[in-house]
This record gives sequence, structure tokens and C-alpha cells, in this order.
Amino acid sequence: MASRGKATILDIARKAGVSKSTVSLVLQGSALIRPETALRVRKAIEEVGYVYNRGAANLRKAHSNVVGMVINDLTNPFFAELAVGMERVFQSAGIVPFIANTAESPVRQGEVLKSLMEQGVAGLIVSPAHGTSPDAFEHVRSAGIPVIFTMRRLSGSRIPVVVPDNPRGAFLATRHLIGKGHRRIAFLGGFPDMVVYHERVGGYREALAAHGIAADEALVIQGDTNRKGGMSAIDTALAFSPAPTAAMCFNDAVAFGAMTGLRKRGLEPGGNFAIVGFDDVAEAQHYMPALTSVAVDTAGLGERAAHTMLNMIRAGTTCAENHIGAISLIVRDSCGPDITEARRSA
Amino acid sequence: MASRGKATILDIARKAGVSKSTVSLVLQGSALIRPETALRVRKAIEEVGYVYNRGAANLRKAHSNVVGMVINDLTNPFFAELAVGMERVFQSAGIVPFIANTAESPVRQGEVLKSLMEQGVAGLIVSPAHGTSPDAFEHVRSAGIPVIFTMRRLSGSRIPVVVPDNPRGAFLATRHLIGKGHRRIAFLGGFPDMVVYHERVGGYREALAAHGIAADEALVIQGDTNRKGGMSAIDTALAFSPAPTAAMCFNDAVAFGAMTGLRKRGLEPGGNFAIVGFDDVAEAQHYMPALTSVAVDTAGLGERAAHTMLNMIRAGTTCAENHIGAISLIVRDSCGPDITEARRSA
DNA sequence: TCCGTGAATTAGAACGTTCCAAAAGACAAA
DNA sequence: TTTGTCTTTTGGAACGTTCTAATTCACGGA
Repeated sequence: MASRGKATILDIARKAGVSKSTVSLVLQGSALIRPETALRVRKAIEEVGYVYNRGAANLRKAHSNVVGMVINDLTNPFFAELAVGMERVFQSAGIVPFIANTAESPVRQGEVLKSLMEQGVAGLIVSPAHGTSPDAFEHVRSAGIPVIFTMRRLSGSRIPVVVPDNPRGAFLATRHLIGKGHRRIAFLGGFPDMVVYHERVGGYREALAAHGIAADEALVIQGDTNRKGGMSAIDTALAFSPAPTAAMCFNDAVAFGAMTGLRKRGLEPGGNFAIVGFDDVAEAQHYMPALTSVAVDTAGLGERAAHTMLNMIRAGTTCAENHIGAISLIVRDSCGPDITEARRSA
Repeated sequence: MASRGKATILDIARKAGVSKSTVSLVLQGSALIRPETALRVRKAIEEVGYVYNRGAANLRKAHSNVVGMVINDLTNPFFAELAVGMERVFQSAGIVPFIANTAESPVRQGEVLKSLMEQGVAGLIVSPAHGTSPDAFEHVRSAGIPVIFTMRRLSGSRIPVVVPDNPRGAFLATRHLIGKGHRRIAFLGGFPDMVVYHERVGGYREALAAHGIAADEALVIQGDTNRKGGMSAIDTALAFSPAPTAAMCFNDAVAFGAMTGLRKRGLEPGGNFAIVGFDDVAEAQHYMPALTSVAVDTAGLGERAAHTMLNMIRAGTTCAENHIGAISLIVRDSCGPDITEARRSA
């Protein structure tokens, strides 16, 4: 019986009356082995409950079959979905994905990175933590290990990225608000040290400019990119006079927070105040009112990143083209009716 | 320079003018080595950009430093939070946690399990996928690898569990509704093939019985444990006559769905219908109305599970005591005022 | 009989660590 | 000088695979 210590390839060889080389070949599905021999070996494998030792194999093999996915915030469903999308692709390609969470801490990210390197990952897909230095992953890449950034890019880094078309998304969303008749539109959440922030605020400004609306810088309100940040940002926004009548939010979490904040002040999102989000998380459609948001096809981007990584690993390169994912505006109820129409019919 | 192929312990030895054994000892922080020698070695390590090869080390070591966390649904913030809590503990204990998602599929779970075994995990913490057979993890355990189930238990399995006190939670929540004057209380969501379901429904029934309320089996409505399930369950519940005036939900996701469903029918959660959830996810307090829910201290349970696992690994045992985590009812706005009082004052 | 060919199998040297047993060196006591 | 003890260092055999370069075998043709 398989007792003290696990069974090895050698135990199977003995049991099947072949050499360890033959067993190895069978394990790799080689066509060199005579089918009946292979069958005998496979039976032996079954009988002793053998489990393959990938660590030992990786010692010989050129490179391992594990890739690391370094995620900045796994408790955010948006990123969790991303991770799960990538995981699916890797799993079915026979490579083992390790998911690691950095909780937006560059320090944790460093530790996690060290662990993954020690495990001998064949590649790394990273959604970098807030505050990551642009060259934090350079030594990985220069060691010949492919790295891809996803969802967030680091300014000044030459590592390939897979990100949504943030400027276009913000542009479309803002244009939608303008089309509804809004003229004083706030931008809520985010900080200027993230590239995404500039991309989204840029799209927002571009839309305003395209419609000849003067941007009021006071209405661009920075803040945390979560519910709490949304609640305080909307408070700040409403303190101005004349108050904005609509808000483009950095992401859906901020939008949810803003909607709660509006209700606290007796305003009704989708009624007398319009809100647009960004990311289109699953919750957006179930919220009351259902949130109009920019869909970024999270799972699709994840899959794209994973496929790109697979190609890089196969090709043995650390280069790849950037991918800017298409976005689309999902119109739901949080922007209410056209306010010019409403005014006219009143 | 470190060029073709990574630097190994041997390169460092050469560079520092010592033997590979010495380098190994330094890497393990052994006190045997003379401090100045250690320093010289460490400098060499720094200079060549050496990265430790854990795979090679694990080949010799009794067991590895990685544990696997098998999660049924990472896109559910509740489980994501659990995973993150465990990860924190492991990371700071110097062991590497791998997070894997099974998407509630026993098949995926099997694949994931195989991968983890091949990586040579030292232990496994599992929140089993819906439909997992009770002995799915028996062979792991009998191979001497510690396994812990968390959040969900499998009937008939002898693997140690770390779970919240489900019966008590459901009891307290139901009692709260009864205290508000409700007599027709529905139980929404879940399926009888999960042990958790029986525990929670059990607590619900016990509370009813304790207050002399006859349980109406028609009001126990099975369904998916997500938003969609909640929406259809509340529809079913409201079709009965007399209709229930309150609902105890299997979890918060179901509760959110039920609240949406109520609004669709012109009822107001927290107004003329009372809702209680279970899990107290982060979103509960931000929802409108804020959801009264049973808090299970997710992160705490995760940490507890992780610590138990660490102990099991250290002790080399596959046994541990079950842990039933304390719960508490967090009262917010979704149950509204006492309806008997309301009736009296009307 | 001898040789060549091709298919199937195998021996043995890696891979980068750990760890045991032993060695080397320094010093004190006999 | 010899012996013993203690500290520090080291050689070399594992660990479980893969992979290259054989080796073996059967068969057909000369």
C-alpha cells in the first residue's frame, strides 16, 4: 500500500514492470509508448494513488506551469470577477493560476511578488496596488518572466497593459448626461496619482468641451474609490451653488455611495439628480434605481489578458501589444428623464 | 553577471568563497554560522539578485510551505473577505497561501484539488462547492494532509470545521422579527442539500416554536442563494394568503433580492414589510434601507481557520476541534418599527 | 549470415536544495 | 605531546522528476 511517504514514479515503474523513464513518458502522454504498456502503467498509477510531484518536475523543466495573478483588492467584486475570468482560461490551458491579494498595499505586493518568484512562476498578471513604483516589476521582466498589467497602468512603465478604454467610457457617459439636458455635471472620486483617474477625468472634460460647456474645476472632486468616498464626494458637490444636477462617478462603488448620500439629503437618484457609474458591476442592475454605468467587459478583459500571457509564455517573450478593451454605456434608470423635456412639459 | 539561467546557491557559494552548505545555512538563518561569514554571504546574494528556489527545497524538506484555500465563490464578497482574512494570517506566518475558486462546481473543485496536491500543499482550507460528495476530501486527509472545512460542512464527513453558529443566528433574527410583532414570517432561499440550510431553517423554526407560533411550511421557500433567488422567493411568498409580513433570508444576497422584489410590488422594506439577512456583508450597512443582519465575523472565522491550520501543520495531525463561531444580530432599518405598537397608535 | 531500419524501452546524468556525518581549527586540560 | 571539547564549515548523498543518448528487439533485404 501507499504508506510511508508518497508513491513516486519509481514505485509505479516497479509495479508495472517498466523503467521510470517509461512511466515518465506515459505521464506526458508520449506517443512513443506502446498502447498496452501505457495502459499497464496507468493501471499501476491508479492503484497506488500516485500524485504527480510538480516541484520535482519543474526542477528539470525549462519553466513551470504556474502563473501568478496579483490583485489589488479581491474583496471588490469587480476585481474578483477579473481574477475569476483569468483563472478559467489558465485552468483550461493546463496551467495553474495562483491568486494573491495585495489589499492596495505596495508592501504586501512586494512580499507576494517574492513568494511567487520563489515558487518559480512562468508569468505574472498584475493589477498594481495604489502607489506602486513604476519599476517595481522591472526586475521580474528583465529576468525573462513575462508580466502584464491589467486594469491599471503605471505611468512610465514599458510593461504591456490590458485595460479598458477609460477616456472613451467617461466621454460616452458624460455625453449621455449632457444629452439629458444637464449642464452642471460633477466628477466624483479618484486621485490624480492614478493613471486611470486622468483618463476618466480626461474623457469627462472632453465631452464637456465638445458641447461647449465650460468645465468648472470645483466640480471635479477627488476621493476614495469606494462607497464611503462616494458619500463624502457628493456632499462636497452639493455644497456648491449652483449645485450640480448630475454626477459622473469614478466607478460604481463611488456611484452607490453617492446615491446613498443623495437620499440622505432628500434627493432621489434618477429623479431630481442623475448618476452614472463606471465598471458595471453585477450589482448595478439590481440596485434601486438600476445604475447607468460604463460596462468594461471585465471577464472579457481578464480572458484577453490571460490569453496574451499564454502566448508570451509559449513564445518566450516579455513583450506584447497593449490592449485597449472596448467599452459600452449601459443605460438604466439612475439618470432619469430628459430634464429639458421635463421642464418643457411642466 | 546573472545571465543564462538563474543564479543558484552554488554561484553564491563561489562568490562568497564558502561551500553551498554554508549558504544554505545562512538562508535558513542558522545560528551556527559566524556572523561575519553570514554577512559576506548575504552580500553575495544581494549582488547576484539570487532568488530562492522553493521547488528544489521542498523536494528535500518534509513538507512544503504552501497551503491551498479552495473557495466556492470568490465573486461573492462574503467569501472573498474570508479568503483575504485567511491569507493575511498565512502570509505573516511565512507560509504561502494559494487562493483557488471553484465557482460552485464540484468538477472544477476536483481539478483545483488535483493541482494543489501536485504542488504539494501542506494543508487545505475548503469552503466546499455546492454538491460536493462527503468523501471528496477523504483521500487528501488520509494522505496525512490536514484539511479544514469552513463556512459549510458536509454531512457525514469527519473533517474538522470552522463555521458560524447558524442555528443561533437564525434563532436570534427570527426572534427579533417576532419581537416586532410579526406572526407570519417567511424563510427565503437555500436548498435542503446544504447542511447550512437545515441549521438556519432549524433556528428559525425553533424561534417560532419558542413563541408558540405554528410554523406554516408553505412559508419556507427554497431558492438560489443569490439576489435572483431572493427576488423570486419573495414573489412566491407574497402569493400566499394571508401574506407574510416579514422574511428571514438565507443570506444577505437573498435579502437584497427580496427587497428589490418588494419595491417592484409597491411594498417598502423596513416600512410595511420586515427583512432580516444573514452574513452582514459590507454592503448591508450602506443599503437603503440599511439591512438588519446576522453578523458572522467573517474575517475572524477566516483567521481562526488559518490559525487552526497552522497548528495542525506544526503538530503534523489531521485532527482538530470543530469551531463554532459566535454570531450577533446587527439591528438596522430593514425591519421597521414594532407593528403592534404601530397598530395600537393608529 | 549479416546489416540496416524503425519502434519501444531504458540507464544515468542533471536540476537546486537540505541535512547528516564528518572534518578542520582553536583552545584548554592532562 | 596528546586528548578532548566546542565552534564553524564542508562534502556528498538524497529528493522525484525530465531528457539525451543509448540499447534492445524484431523484421526484411542483401
